[in-house]
Amino acid sequence: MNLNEKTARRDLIVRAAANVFAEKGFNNTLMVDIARTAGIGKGTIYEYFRSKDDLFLAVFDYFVQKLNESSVTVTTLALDSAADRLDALSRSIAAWVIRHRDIYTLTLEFWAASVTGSAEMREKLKMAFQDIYRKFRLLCASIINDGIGRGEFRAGIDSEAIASAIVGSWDGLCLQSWFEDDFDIEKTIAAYTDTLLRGLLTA
Amino acid sequence: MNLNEKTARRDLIVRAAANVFAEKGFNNTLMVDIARTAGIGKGTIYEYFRSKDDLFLAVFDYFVQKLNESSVTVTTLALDSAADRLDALSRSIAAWVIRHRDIYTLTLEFWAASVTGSAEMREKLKMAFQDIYRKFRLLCASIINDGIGRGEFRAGIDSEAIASAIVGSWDGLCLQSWFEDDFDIEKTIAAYTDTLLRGLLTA
DNA sequence: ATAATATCCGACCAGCCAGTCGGAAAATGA
DNA sequence: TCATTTTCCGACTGGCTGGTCGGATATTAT
Repeated sequence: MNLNEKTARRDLIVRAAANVFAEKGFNNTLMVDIARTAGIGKGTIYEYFRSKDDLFLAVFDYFVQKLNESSVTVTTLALDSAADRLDALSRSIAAWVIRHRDIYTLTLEFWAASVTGSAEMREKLKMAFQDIYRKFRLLCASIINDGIGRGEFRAGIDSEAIASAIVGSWDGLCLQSWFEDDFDIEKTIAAYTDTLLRGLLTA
Repeated sequence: MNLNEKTARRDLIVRAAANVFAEKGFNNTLMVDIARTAGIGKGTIYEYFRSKDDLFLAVFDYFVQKLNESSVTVTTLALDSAADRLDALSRSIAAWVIRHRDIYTLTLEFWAASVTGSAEMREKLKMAFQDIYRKFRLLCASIINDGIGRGEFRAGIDSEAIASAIVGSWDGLCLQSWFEDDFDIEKTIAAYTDTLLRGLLTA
């Protein structure tokens, strides 16, 4: 079995695990469930992963990788006005969330595990989430700062605070959409971004 | 043992359970941990609660009750301008979150359980969260609509979308503060509310 | 073709823990 | 004081499941 086959099999297990974890949660998932979903024997999983924790963290890495891949398209997007870029970013996030709606329930598991997982798990998840949030805040803040520099947005805006709130609203709206079946994330984010931008623009 | 004593003992157990669940999470919490924290025997818990699930739901009810008690102070607060009321509401939420920082990690457990708990648990938590979010959105939306009615805010604002985003940002900022140690929620919400209000006000 | 190696597998085991239960202890009543 | 009822408790158990291991199967090498 060459390296490609090995990697492919590993990926197969990770994807199967992602589905089962998303559906049942970490603690209610049996290793044998994952094996069955992947169409392999339970023992085989342990050829690729040390433990259930280890596999869960691999699923997390897979999730982070997906997230990073998608956001690239936006950061490289060069629109002229800061307002347009902020708007494009928001829309892109909304679209991503909707495209990955099923995987999204995993996030709840990751959040919970960052509080109540094993020491190693907490450590790793907490660091990773810090990175993710910092990165998105930085992205928003730099667009806002750029807007201020161009005289497009008011001076004296606390760009970091606004960036935090924007990123926070993404999480918060996803949560609400989880609880409310007919919740239109895209429409909501669009309307919200429009109003927030008015507050940012120079009068 | 009269009714008061009975209720007091039940509360003792619920509070102990809340602490242990918050620290260790539902699945890593042992009934004997809760008993020890409450200073009673494990068997005694089962005199007051049918099961671990049952106790967890009681903790959730306790949490919801605390939340409802606190928000009353704001809704009865009668300020003249809609902007001031929205600002006061945001500050009040920020203050509540900070005062209950320790209990807040419980929310992550409740969210997770609403996805991966037992059928009965999912049902109950999902309904309850729907109610909570609806209530807060309604509160925000009514203030915004009032502002529009008075000519204080621009006409044509999608008040429900803005309300969703405001409520969402509360959750999202709490999450970020969990991951980032030196995160100033109050300052962030204040700066954010200020900017958002500028976007709402008539030009 | 046959040996040697790599991969796969699932029956099994050991540890864990929610919930039980029978008796101790405390409260109540007579 | 003693009987009766209520409350408390923690040792025990039954079911569950992560991880192991030895043999089965597939692949590669000679």
